[in-house]
Amino acid sequence: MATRLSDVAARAGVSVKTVSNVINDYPHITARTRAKVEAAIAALNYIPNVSARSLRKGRSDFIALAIPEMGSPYFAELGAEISRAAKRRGITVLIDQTEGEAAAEQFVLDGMRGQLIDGIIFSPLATAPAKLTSADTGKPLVLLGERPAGGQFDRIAVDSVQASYDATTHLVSLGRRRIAAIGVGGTGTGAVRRKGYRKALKAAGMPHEPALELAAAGYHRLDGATSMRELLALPEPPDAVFCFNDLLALGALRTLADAGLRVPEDVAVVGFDDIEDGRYHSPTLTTISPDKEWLADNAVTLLLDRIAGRAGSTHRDLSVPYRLEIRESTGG
Amino acid sequence: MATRLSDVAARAGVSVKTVSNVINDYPHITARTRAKVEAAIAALNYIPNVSARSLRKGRSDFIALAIPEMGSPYFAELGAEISRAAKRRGITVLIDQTEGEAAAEQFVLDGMRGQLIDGIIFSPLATAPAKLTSADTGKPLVLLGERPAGGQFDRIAVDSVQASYDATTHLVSLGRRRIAAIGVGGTGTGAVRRKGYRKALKAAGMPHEPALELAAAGYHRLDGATSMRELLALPEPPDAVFCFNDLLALGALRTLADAGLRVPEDVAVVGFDDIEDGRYHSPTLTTISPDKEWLADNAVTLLLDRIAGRAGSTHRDLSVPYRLEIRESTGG
DNA sequence: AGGACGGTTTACAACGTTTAACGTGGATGT
DNA sequence: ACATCCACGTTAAACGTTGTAAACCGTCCT
Repeated sequence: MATRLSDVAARAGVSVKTVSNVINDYPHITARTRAKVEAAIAALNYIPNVSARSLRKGRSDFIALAIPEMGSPYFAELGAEISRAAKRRGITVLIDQTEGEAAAEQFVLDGMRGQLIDGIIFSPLATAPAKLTSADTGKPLVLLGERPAGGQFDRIAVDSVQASYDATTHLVSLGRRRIAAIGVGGTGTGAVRRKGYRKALKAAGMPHEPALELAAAGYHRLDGATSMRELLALPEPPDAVFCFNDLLALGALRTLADAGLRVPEDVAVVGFDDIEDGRYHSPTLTTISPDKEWLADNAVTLLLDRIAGRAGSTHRDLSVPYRLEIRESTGG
Repeated sequence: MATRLSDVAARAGVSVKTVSNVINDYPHITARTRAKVEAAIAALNYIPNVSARSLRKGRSDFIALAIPEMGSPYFAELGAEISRAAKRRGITVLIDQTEGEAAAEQFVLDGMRGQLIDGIIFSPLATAPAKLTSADTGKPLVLLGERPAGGQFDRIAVDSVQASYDATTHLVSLGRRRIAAIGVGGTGTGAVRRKGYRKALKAAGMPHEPALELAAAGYHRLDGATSMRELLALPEPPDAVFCFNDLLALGALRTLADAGLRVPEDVAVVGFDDIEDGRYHSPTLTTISPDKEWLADNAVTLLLDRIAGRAGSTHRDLSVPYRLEIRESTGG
């Protein structure tokens, strides 16, 4: 059914090896031969068999992207960018949803899809990168996100401390005095962004109040809405909220709207990620906007370099450019 | 580096084939042998090589999902559901972004990833399904969306005519008299939903006005915002809008907010898809809510049936259950 | 005791590709 | 006339797995 290399060879009147040479851009081939072969390839609609090729070469030109959930806009947008960046280089991306479960993350790493995958871009949620050993995978790995790579892997992330500092300082500069934070946690994103948040408060001579620092079960709209309700129930509710991602912020905005409070007059809100929803919400959402295209492009480049062995032995740690996008939710 | 079947066989003291038999649940194996082999597999952390297996079997347990863009919430959510449904059956999903370009769609179909893919779930945008021949792929294909399958393929979609009829009728029942539509088009979704829209108007004894039927370049927020501005510029602006998807609706809501109009008092808005954003927007968005989990599950089942040859020669056409979710944007 | 039988295991080839090692005939340059 | 390079061809051997068919082994039957 499917046409093979030998079919092409027969039609072009050359050997199998020559066809293979043409396909793999072997340098010493006459234009005439190449033309014949290419004509045969086109006529027969030949497409190389990926399985056979990767079995033989040990390379597949497939990479994996492991993210918590593709239904979440930030990861969906990131996944789209990474797919695009990879396609530009002739690479196919396989997306794995880990649902933030340690087992699923481990499965992806262990399995590596049965040698099919050349490498992986991994956004860990449950697994601490420090616990990863390169022996776990045997294949190149690029880490995304706040958790430190421990010098074992390449990593690429926004400088969350600085970005959170910027976001909080922006609220301070608006004259806000009770600035809450939603999404605080002990590890990973929740810890790093809290650090920047507290640093900014301290720089402004303001104490950080435990009551104003709320953890979130997840980083979804629902969690943001719930946390915001808790904040509004306080004796002294905040006049500003820094949410550690946009979904939390959108949830918080929802609660504020339900409560009949005005944004930004009564409460100013800042998010993090700059997902498209925030740009169209009423009010539009002030947020930290990382350059996702840059991130995607560099993540893919980093990984491919390592796959090709072009990268040295030292592991790189890249910082994603970002901007504070001031919009309506802080009076932009 | 990677452990192979022969390594496991050596350690277990059996032949390679026996190990293969254990892995593939070949029935005639003594408990003792099976135990030995399984111990060896566990000890060596053996994972089958996907390339070799699929080269030999002609099956890979990979399916492709081709969608216009995964950054779009509806497709992101759908992709997430389909991934989940496939994983439950031990199948891996490979997602292809076609960006709505005919070339990219054709590439996915033609290529089928070089025989790696067992079948494809395809949401066409540029390619008319009628133009597809099964010879194009040689592999099973399940179509998603409004465009008719021409009896050549399995297809699964919401009954868009009926759903649009319901949505429009809901607006009529609120007493609205100038009901606009955004997203109208000559083919596919834009045509089918217009049909239901017009049918509802007719049933209510209302004429359809060309000025109130707006096309949209894409189905994104930006297009919705632009179209809404056009509608507001009319001598007699509408008092209700049916947007052919939620993104258009969210864009329209943005324009209405900018114009200082109240929703639903001045203008009522209905969307289509029930993406999560709409549930948290202010106001929350009334919309047609298809059962995405049902859709995903059945799409995967349909495809796997055909791959396994379990499906008959007649092609099935499934209708996705949906509900009209009445929320704030129509005064819910 | 010899043979048939059924369940269990194994040897071997094949899937389509690339790589390696060599070979060959022609064109080119001296 | 001879070495050199080029552009291919030939053949064989992998890559890791599974299908086919045949070999093995103990048991039961006659």
